[in-house]
Amino acid sequence: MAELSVGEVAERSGVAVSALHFYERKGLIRSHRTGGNQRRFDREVLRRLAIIRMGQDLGVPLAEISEQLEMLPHDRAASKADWAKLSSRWRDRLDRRITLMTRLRDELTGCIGCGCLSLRNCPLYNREDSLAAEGAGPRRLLRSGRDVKALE
Amino acid sequence: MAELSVGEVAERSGVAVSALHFYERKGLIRSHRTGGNQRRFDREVLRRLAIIRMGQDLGVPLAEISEQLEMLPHDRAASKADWAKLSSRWRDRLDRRITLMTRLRDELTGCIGCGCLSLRNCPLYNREDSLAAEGAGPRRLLRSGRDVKALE
DNA sequence: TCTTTACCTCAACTGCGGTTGAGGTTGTAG
DNA sequence: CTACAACCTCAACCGCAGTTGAGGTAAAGA
Repeated sequence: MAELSVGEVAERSGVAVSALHFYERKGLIRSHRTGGNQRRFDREVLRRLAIIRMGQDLGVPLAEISEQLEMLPHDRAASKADWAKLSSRWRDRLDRRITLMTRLRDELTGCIGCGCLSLRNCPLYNREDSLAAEGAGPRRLLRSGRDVKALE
Repeated sequence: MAELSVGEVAERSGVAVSALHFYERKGLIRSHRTGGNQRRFDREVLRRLAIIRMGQDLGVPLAEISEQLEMLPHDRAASKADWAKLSSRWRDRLDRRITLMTRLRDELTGCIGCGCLSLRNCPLYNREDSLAAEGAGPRRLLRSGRDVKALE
């Protein structure tokens, strides 16, 4: 039972079979086939799926998750160090996002006290009103995907 | 200049004119018209747009953001207290999300040390492998939108 | 052996969150 | 008064992340 069928992967990962097909077409996961043309997955696919889910939870588009996964070796099985590198990249991303969200929450907390958004000096209000003036740079602080990337 | 044209709102909020039309069709914002059928927005719309953006950053679908906004009074202008109530709902949501993300980050940090995901006792690995067994409840910890709602 | 369940491909469809473009009107600056 | 920018509606289209269904094949249990 070293190899998993598509149904088994679906069950263990909680990802629908149709989504697994889809991910395979997009190159996010890989399988080989039995004599009867059925997919067989290496157990490693479960780790990849965990990474994919995590990325999606962070609002990262599949294309970009795919890029991250591309950095894993194709020739040999991913080593401990490979996964560690990938993990630390994700952790950094999470860290940045947590920082941004925490800042937003604190501003919002302040605003609850101040009658939120109604005052000229409310940080949220000011942000909103001056967004367009910030020019071509990354305008939306928490924007997911590309814009988070833009902050890197 | 108490009233803003659609272009002015777009510029001040950073939201495209087409998106403003779209939001109006969806009932997220409201305007009245000039004699020549052009939209005029109350400045309050900028606050609503700030809320909408915040929700989107949290991965909340527009339909649900709309529900939140529905709770603001239609008859009179929203009061300080109304905005405060809305703000504190959003802050709670942010809080929950920050908590979940922090937990995930900490697990991930642990995994970097342990050769991430490759060990049976890795929390991420275990979560992944037992997800399907959790039954019909909320399976994905950080899932946005509905599933976050399901955790409430 | 038979039958049922799981699997296969491919194309079409879904829902979300908008954007684009055509064809026409309004409003403001020179 | 004229030109030009900004506005209007409506329908069609986009990218993303899948799901659904038709029509057929494979494998496991009774």
